[in-house]
Amino acid sequence: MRAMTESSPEIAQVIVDVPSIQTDRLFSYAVPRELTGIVTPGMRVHVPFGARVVQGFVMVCAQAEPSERELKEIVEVLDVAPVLSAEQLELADSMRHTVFSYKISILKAMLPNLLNSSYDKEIDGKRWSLLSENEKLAAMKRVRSGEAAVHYLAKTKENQKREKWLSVEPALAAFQFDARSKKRLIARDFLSALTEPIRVKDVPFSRSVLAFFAENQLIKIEEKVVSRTAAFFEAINADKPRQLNQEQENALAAIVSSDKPILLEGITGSGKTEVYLQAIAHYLALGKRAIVLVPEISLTPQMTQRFVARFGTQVAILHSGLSDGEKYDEWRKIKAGEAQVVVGARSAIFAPLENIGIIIIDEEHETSYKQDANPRYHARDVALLRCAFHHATLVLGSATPSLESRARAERQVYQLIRLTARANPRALLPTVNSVDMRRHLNDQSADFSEQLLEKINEKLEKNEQIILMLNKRGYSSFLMCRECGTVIKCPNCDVSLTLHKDNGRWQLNCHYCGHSEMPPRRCPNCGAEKLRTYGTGTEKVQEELQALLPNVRILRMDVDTTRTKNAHEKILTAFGRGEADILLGTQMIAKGLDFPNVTLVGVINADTGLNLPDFRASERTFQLLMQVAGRAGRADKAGEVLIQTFNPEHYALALASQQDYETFYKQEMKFRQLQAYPPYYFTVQILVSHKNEELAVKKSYEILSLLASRLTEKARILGPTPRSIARTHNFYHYQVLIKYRFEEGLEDALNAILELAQLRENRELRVAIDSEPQNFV
DNA sequence: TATGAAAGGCAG
DNA sequence: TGCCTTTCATAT
Repeated sequence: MRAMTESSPEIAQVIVDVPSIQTDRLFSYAVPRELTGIVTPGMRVHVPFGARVVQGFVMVCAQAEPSERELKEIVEVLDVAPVLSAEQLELADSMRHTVFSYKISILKAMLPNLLNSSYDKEIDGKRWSLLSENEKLAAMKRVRSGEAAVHYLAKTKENQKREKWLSVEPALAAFQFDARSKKRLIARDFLSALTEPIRVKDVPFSRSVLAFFAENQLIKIEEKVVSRTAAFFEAINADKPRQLNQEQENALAAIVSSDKPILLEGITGSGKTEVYLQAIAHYLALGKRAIVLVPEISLTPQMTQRFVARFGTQVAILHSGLSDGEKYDEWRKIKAGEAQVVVGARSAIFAPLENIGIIIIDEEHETSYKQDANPRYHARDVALLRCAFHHATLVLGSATPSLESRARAERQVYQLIRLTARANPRALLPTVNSVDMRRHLNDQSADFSEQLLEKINEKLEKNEQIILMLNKRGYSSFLMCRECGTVIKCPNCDVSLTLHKDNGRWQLNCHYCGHSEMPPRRCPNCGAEKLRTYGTGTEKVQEELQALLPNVRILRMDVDTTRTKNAHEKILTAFGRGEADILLGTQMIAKGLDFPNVTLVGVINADTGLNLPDFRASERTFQLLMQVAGRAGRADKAGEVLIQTFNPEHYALALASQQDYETFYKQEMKFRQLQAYPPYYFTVQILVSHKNEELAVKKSYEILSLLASRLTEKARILGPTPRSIARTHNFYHYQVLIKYRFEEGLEDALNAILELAQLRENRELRVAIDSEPQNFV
C-alpha cells in the first residue's frame, strides 16, 4: 500500500476558509511528492486560492486520475496529526443539512480559536498589517508600478506556553567549587537538596549564577510545554461517591441500560448531579469517556469543582472565561487522550473525545445551548448525532424540561425518568406564595410589598440569607417627560435608553448597541424640566433597599457588576462566606447556586418576561420562577419563596407557585397545538436586515415569494413582520417564519435563500436562517 | 472574502 | 491619455 501511494500522485480535497455560497464546496489540490502519505483528512493546510493563500481543511484524500488537469499544490501542512477526526468531519456533513451556514463555519466552530489561521501579506519583506496608513499607500504604488511584489501569508495562531525547567546532573556532587565563590556555594547547597526538577523562575538565583552551573554540565535546563490551566485542578480536594436514594438508584440503572436518550426530570435539590457523577463513573470503568454540558453561567467553581473533586485531573473544563490560550491547552489535553471527562458550555459538545460512552446535558431547557450566531446549532442536536456515532447514552437533565424534550418523552423517543424527592431528606420543599401587586400600589415602596419587607426583616433577624431577583438591569428602564410624554430613545435603535448610575454618575445606555449619553436636564422635545424615571432596575432596588434597611449588606449581581474576569465567582464566594445578607440580581442568580443559609427568595417583579412577543414567554417565565424558587431551603432550614406579580392568575405564575411542572406542560401544550407552534410544528426563522427599511421589507417579500413557490401548501409562512425591536445599530430587522411538519423541498429552498443573499445587488443585505429559533425578541 | 481585471468617470 | 474609483467574476 505504501509503495502505491509513493508512486502515484495524490490529490487532497479541501474546504477553504472563505465563507460564501460559491465556495461552500470541495476544491482539489495536488499533494506535493514529499507530503504524499502524510496529508490525511482532518488536517489543516494552507493552499493557494485565487491570488491569496488561505487555510483549509482536508476532507478527502485520493489517488489522482491520470487524466486530471494540472492542480495547484498544497503550500504547507499545519498539522502532523489531524485536528479533526473522521467523526467530526462526518458530523459537519450532517450539520450542514440543518444548520444553514457554510461548511467552513461549522468546521471552525469545532476547533479552538488559536487553530484558525490569520491572514496577512508581505511587501518587500514588510508585514502589511504593521505598516502605517501612509506606508500602505506608498507600498500600493510600488506594487502597481511593478517595483515591489506582494507575498500572501497565512499563519497559524497556535502557540504553546513553554517554561524552562531545571534538573540536577549527577556531576554536581563531585564538583570542586572555589571557596571564594559564595553565591555558587549557596546555590550548590540549594540545588543538591532538590529531588525533582524545578521551574527556573522559582530558583532564587540570578541567571549568571545558573549559567555557571549549566556551562559545567552540573545542571540541565530544558524547555517544557506546560498547561496554562493545570493549576486550577491542583487545589481541589477529592470527594467520594455518595449514597443514592431509591429514585436515584433507579435513574442510574436506567441510564446505564437504556437504548434511547434519557430525559431526567428532577426537582431542584433531587441530586441529579450525583446521578450524573455515578453514571460517568460507570462508563469510565468501561474505558469510555464523557461529556457534560452545563449552561455557561453555572460553570462557576461550585459546579466544576464537583467534577474535579470526583474525577481529578481526568477532567477538562471549557468555558468562555478562559483565554484563547487556556482553551487551546484544554483542547490539546482532550485531544491527547489525557481527559476522560469534559465539562463545558455549549461548544464543548465538539470536544475531540474518542470513545464516548455518555453525554449529559444539564438544565437542558436552557436557551444558551442554541448558538445565536452562525453556525446556529443546538448542542442537543449535535449531542444526538455524536451519541448515534458512538452508540453512547444521552442524558438530558432538568427540573423543567423544554416542551420539545418533554413531548419527545411522551412519544417514547426519550425515556422519561423522574426524581421527585430531595436528595437530602431533611431539606423540605420551599413554600411558595405570590403577592398581588395590584393591591399594593400604595405601599410605602412601589417595588417592595409589605409582605416581602416583613419576610426580609424576619430572615435578617435570624441571620439567614436572602436572594432577590429582578430581571432588569440598570437604574430605571427609561426617562419620560411628564409634560409632553417624550421618552428618551437611542439614536441607532428603536429602544428607550436605560438609566444607569455608575459610582454616582448618571448615564443613559442602550442595551443593544452600547450607545451612551449623559441624561439631559430638559426634555429634548418641549424643553420642560420634567424628565422622570420609570420602571425599576437592579441599581434602583439596591438603593431603595439600602434606604429602607440601612444596615443590610447587599451584593448586586448583573451584567454590569460581572464584567471583569472572575467577578461572577468573587461575588458568589463572598455571598457564600456570609459577607452579605442579600444577593440581588437579574436572572443570572437563578441558576444552579447552592447556598445552605438562603431561606428566602424574593422575586420583585415576575412579569418582566411574560409580555414579550415570543410564544415561549410563558415557558421561560415558568422555568425561571421554578429555578429561582429552587434556590431557597437547600439544606436543613425551611425555605420560602415570595413572588410579586401583577398577573397572579396567569397560569405560568400560578403553576410556578404550586411547583407543578406537569400541569404547566399539559396546559402549554394545548396552547402550542392551537397556535401550531413547536413541539407540534417545526420552525425556521429568516431574519432580514438592511439599513434602508424599505429595502428590508422589499427583500423580505422576495424571500417570502421564493418560499411560497417552493414549499407545499401545508407549510405555514408568516410575515414578513418587523421584529419587536425593529431597528438596532441602524439596521432594520424583519422576519419571516416558516412553520411546518414535513417539507421535502425546505433544505433546497433555504439554500436558495442563501444564494439570493449573496447576489451582488444584495451586498448591503443581511440574511440569517435560524432553524428552530429560540429567540424572537 | 478579497482579489485583479475591466469598465466607468473625470480633468487636462 | 492618465489616474482614480466602482463593479464584477472568480477561486482547484
